[in-house]
Amino acid sequence: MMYGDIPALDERPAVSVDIAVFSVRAQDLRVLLVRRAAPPFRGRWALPGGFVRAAESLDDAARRQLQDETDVRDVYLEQLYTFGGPRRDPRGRVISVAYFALVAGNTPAQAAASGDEVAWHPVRSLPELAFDHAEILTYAWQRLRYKLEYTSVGFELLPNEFTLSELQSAYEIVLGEQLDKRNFRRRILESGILAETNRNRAGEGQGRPARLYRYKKDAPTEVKARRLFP
Amino acid sequence: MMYGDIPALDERPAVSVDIAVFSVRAQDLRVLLVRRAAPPFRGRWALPGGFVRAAESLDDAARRQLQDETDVRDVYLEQLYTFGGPRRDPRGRVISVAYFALVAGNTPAQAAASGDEVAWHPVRSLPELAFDHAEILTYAWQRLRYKLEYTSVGFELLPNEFTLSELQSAYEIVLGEQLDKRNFRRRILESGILAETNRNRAGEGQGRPARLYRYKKDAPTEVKARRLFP
DNA sequence: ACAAAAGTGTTTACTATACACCCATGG
DNA sequence: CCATGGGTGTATAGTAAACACTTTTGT
Repeated sequence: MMYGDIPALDERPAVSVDIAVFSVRAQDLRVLLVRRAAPPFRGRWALPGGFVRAAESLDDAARRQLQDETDVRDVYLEQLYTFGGPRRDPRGRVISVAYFALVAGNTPAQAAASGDEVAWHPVRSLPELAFDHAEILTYAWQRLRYKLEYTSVGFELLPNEFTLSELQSAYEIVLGEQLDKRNFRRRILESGILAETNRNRAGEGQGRPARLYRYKKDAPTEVKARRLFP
Repeated sequence: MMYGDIPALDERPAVSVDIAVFSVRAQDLRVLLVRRAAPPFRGRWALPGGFVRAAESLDDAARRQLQDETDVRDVYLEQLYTFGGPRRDPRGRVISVAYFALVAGNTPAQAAASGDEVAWHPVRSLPELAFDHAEILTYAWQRLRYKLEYTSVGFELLPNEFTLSELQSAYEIVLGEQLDKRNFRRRILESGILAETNRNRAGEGQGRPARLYRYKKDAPTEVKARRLFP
């Protein structure tokens, strides 16, 4: 940033954050939405989010908005992309820094401060969304599939302790594809990012109880990628 | 973005774009910098950039700033990350949307509108930079290495027509690593993203003239990544 | 004819994939 | 004892990596 002085107040855009929070629940990949109580787009579903305050960082703003609006906290949060088209908000110029977040499937969400309606919607069948949030969500979902394949963020979709079958199921739901049980287990275990606990979980119904594992936090979050190109 | 009305003018941050333009020249990976003529950080080198205007998109702002300040145009441009720490600019709250750009090694850069000093600096030996631009550049450089390995953006570092040796050399310079000539050529050609011309280029010195190739624009820019994880 | 860079295949090691049965528990 | 989900190994195919010599041109 080089020239000209800092712009006059009336030439400055407003800056917001919007967060796409994903979670696997009820055998489905879902995203957290809030129904707008105020115009514009009153009554439509939207991503949780809001304006950035003068003294807070963008990450802090995202966490604060998420907690205030949906009572969701302790999420895995990652900046996604900044949407800045000049006409994306009818109230005026609003630049939105979009975030991408993952929470475990057992995380509850509820209307917080505002008392507004909050719900987990299946990403494969969404209502019409406010603003350009459909575009943001498409981008976020693509990023999720992508990151699942070359990093270990997938663990953020599960509680602290989980069985390998639960992990495999989460992967299958997000990727929309069946995986081979033996290959899946071998690769996950060989990667060395899981620690075996000495406890088992008895399943809901019948069957042999499954060993519980946890994710090693100190493990590298990004698998060393072999070169794909050239 | 859900609650509260759009913020009052005096609570809005300024929004800028900053661009890290890379290019391979003189057997070195270089980045385009501008020496600041005005405070803050007068005299220090900085990434080209500036404030976003009321009616332009972020991408448009980046292209405009690049052209105005350095007379560089027709670049490959991609949004990188948004830096929004509350104290990153001593003049007040400035949120910067950083961009990452690539140009061919023969692209000249010169002071444009402002008449300010502009130069290509080797990324492996940089002066102290203004603001948090060192951090932005570190991030951009990492992204460049990364994208070079799983997409075909590398061609943006070369002129329209190039020899396979020039291409290989660009890759080696960015990745900082020698590549095997036969494997390199085989993989690039098998990927089908190059079109052979029927012309050759006689080298500077001696040696057999090399066949010229061009990049097929309609080719997929992203190589289908095999799954890395799990 | 020689220096300098371009161009070209094959062998070997590794990694990914496909695939079927026994085990532990609860009812 | 049977139904349910948990857990395990091997053979084959495909991909990546290592490696050295011949060809074309300018001087």
